[in-house]
Amino acid sequence: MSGLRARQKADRHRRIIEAAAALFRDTGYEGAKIETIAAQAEVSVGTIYNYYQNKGDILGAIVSMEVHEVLNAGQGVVANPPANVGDALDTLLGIYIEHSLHYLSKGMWRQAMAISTQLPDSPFGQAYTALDRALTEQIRALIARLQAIGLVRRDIDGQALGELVFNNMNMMFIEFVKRDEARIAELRAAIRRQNRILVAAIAV
Amino acid sequence: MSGLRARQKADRHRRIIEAAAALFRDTGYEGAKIETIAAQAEVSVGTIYNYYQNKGDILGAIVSMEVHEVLNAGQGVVANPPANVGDALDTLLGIYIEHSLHYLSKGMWRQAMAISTQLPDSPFGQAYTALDRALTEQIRALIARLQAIGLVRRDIDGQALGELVFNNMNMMFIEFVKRDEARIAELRAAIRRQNRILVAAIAV
DNA sequence: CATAAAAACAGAATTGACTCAATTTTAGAA
DNA sequence: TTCTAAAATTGAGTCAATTCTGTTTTTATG
Repeated sequence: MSGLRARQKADRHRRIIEAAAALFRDTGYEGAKIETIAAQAEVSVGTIYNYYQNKGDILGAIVSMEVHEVLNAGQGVVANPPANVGDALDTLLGIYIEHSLHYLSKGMWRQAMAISTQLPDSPFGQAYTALDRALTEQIRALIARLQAIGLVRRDIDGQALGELVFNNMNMMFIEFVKRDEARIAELRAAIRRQNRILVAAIAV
Repeated sequence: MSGLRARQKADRHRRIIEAAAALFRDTGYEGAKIETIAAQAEVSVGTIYNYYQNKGDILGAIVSMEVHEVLNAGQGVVANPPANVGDALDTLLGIYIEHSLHYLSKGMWRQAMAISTQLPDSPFGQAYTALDRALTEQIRALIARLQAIGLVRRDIDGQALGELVFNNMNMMFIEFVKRDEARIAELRAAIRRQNRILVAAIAV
């Protein structure tokens, strides 16, 4: 059961994603018709719906790639954080933010976020929630690491702190993608300012 | 220019909102067809689009009512906060959360949030952002009040703190409406736990 | 090699949000 | 009252996502 059929399946998956990614970039998510994606990928409309439940799930596959890359990059910071609480947080969150517009435009992010709240039980919705959790977990891991090193007080509730930091960053990021003219540098500065309060509270 | 025409206009607005609210509740946002709303409100489909730009804006009108009510209720807490930082925050955020499912079901909230990120420049998108800002501002006002009373340190950045508290609550609320089985009591407890870190940092 | 069952495909048909040209209603002037 | 321009309403038509059903391709079996 892993011969021609499996090969064709993987190939079609790839062709659909590539066609969709190109079209989303060029014409925006709304502008990209399923019919066009199908033509570009050289499959029929019906086939696309055999591979993905709906248009949003196609976008979801692209988002997922992006976030996994970010998580990977974050590993390095957690393993070897800057020797200062504020810088450590800023470096990790900085990686998330700087990578964020690599494959995805703001418009695509808006769509992805919208779908994940609209249809939280769809494959994409569930995957997106899992990605959020993975990011929160990575921030929590960084805090644990800083506690182990002795840069953060041991009596701090690391779980709650991780959630607080992630939730704040995420909300700021949502507002960032909602405004086309918003700049990454300003976003990072605003988050640094907010985190300063926390850093003052938790640093040894 | 404020005779029959204005009266009819107000009446049609009301009928459309009432019909839509009832249908959104009964059949969910997606389940409610514009055609059905129109029939129920005894107007034509075209008329609905003369009053609202799109389906989302109808929902937006309902959300707006809800949030304004909440802001009103919040006034009381800001004017006369509990004599303890943790309780003061919990009371204000508690009002927001407890009121939230009064007119709107979780499904309606999901839609509203989705639309506001998807179309941030639509009338609804802008209104929603303004409501978020108003809530943030109210939290900031509470903190300023607590500083004035002498319960919160004067050297705390009230603006940044207000944003942090609101963003965290809002993100938690988003996760809350995404899971149908999530309970209000647990949401409030989780937020209290997160805020404990902040309270420890800012209380005099 | 046949061949039957399973899996995948194609594209026509359906559905529902939204638009638009034609018609009706209202306000105010003569 | 009668008339006209402006405002509002109407519902049939358009458009794009999604579904459905019959057909084709692949696999496994004798």
